[in-house]
Amino acid sequence: MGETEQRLVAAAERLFAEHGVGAVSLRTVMQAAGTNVAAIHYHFGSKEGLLDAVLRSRLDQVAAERQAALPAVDVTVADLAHAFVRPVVAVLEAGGEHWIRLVGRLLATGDDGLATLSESFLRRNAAFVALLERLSPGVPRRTLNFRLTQAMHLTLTVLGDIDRTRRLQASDATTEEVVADLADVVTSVLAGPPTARST
Amino acid sequence: MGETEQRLVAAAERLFAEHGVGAVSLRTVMQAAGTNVAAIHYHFGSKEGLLDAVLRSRLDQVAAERQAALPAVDVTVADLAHAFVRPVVAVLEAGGEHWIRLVGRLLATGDDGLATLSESFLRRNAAFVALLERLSPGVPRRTLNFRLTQAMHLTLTVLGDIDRTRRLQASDATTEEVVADLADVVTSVLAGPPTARST
DNA sequence: GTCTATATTCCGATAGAC
DNA sequence: GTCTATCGGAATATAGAC
Repeated sequence: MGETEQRLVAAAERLFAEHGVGAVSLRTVMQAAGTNVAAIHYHFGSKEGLLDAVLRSRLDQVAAERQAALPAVDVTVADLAHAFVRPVVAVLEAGGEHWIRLVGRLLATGDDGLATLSESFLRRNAAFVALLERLSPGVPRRTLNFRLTQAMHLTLTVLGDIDRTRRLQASDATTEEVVADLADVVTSVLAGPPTARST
Repeated sequence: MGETEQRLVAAAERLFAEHGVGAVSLRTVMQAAGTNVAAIHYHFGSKEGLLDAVLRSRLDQVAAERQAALPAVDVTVADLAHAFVRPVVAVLEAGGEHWIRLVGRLLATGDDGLATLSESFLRRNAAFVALLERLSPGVPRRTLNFRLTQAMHLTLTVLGDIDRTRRLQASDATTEEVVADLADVVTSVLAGPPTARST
């Protein structure tokens, strides 16, 4: 990938994440990348092609992280929750906050490029559901899918904009503290309510 | 409020919720409402004015429901979770699904009209945090704020598009079943992870 | 108060020089 | 591969008749 393409993808990643895909014009992207409109069409064909390139740019990274985290999972729900959150944190630490925010945004709004996303994400969910199922005897598959979906949504939303999370918390928590809170909440969601556990 | 204004607000509520504020043009709204572009500018001044009118249209209803639900809360976390979810369900049953979806969308993306929203929502949060604090000795205020914020976000996202939730669940669950799953997850989030509870 | 018509700006996409 | 210039269309917003 040429240097111009990289600059365009980086600028689009940030702008799409901050303002939404529909609200960002190609002219804004090209200005931020220091090129012109024609370059975008030459390299990516269209606005949707640019979005696909942005999404694809870190999918491999996420897949590798998830693959590395999954085999270590064995016993408790907390372990499963950490294996679920940790790869996303790794992407965050690799400078992927804008990408996470964008993916979370697309997932929340159900707008565009969802076919590209589900291609790599939902396959991982199957593995997680299988592990979660062994830890949750008697809980319907429907409920487990629900819990995992909400956990994923939560993780992307929180890690995609940590400053916003801090603002909503009304705190000056460190990133590690926010991640700890997030891991706790994901653990809670995956484990189910306390009444069901004490039965 | 005249009949034309009501039709415009209803059409905008549905379209903004389904496609996002930025992706819906005033022309689309006026066509759905059976009027013309000028009427929107006459009644609401601008696109943002229309959005404000849409948000304000059900805020009173939500406030009344929350007010009615709060005093009944006393003991368990599950009770608190139900008091948290029930008013939103009431709005849903009153035909407010599109409104819920729109608010959840704005909250998730952090786009526009957040000042209008926080004005009525965040004040309620304070009352809930106070109740939650008594139920959670030793848990930092920051973590409680985090849990409540995520619970609210979850509730709006799920109830704002139940069909989408069903699709993500890969199930044909009834609305009551989805609400039950949601109440369980909210209870889990507010209660915190099981490890902290067994300490 | 509601309409038609229009002013103005900006969008995505393309053509063609270099 | 990267630029300038421009096309066709759609957006918000306004003007003015009724």
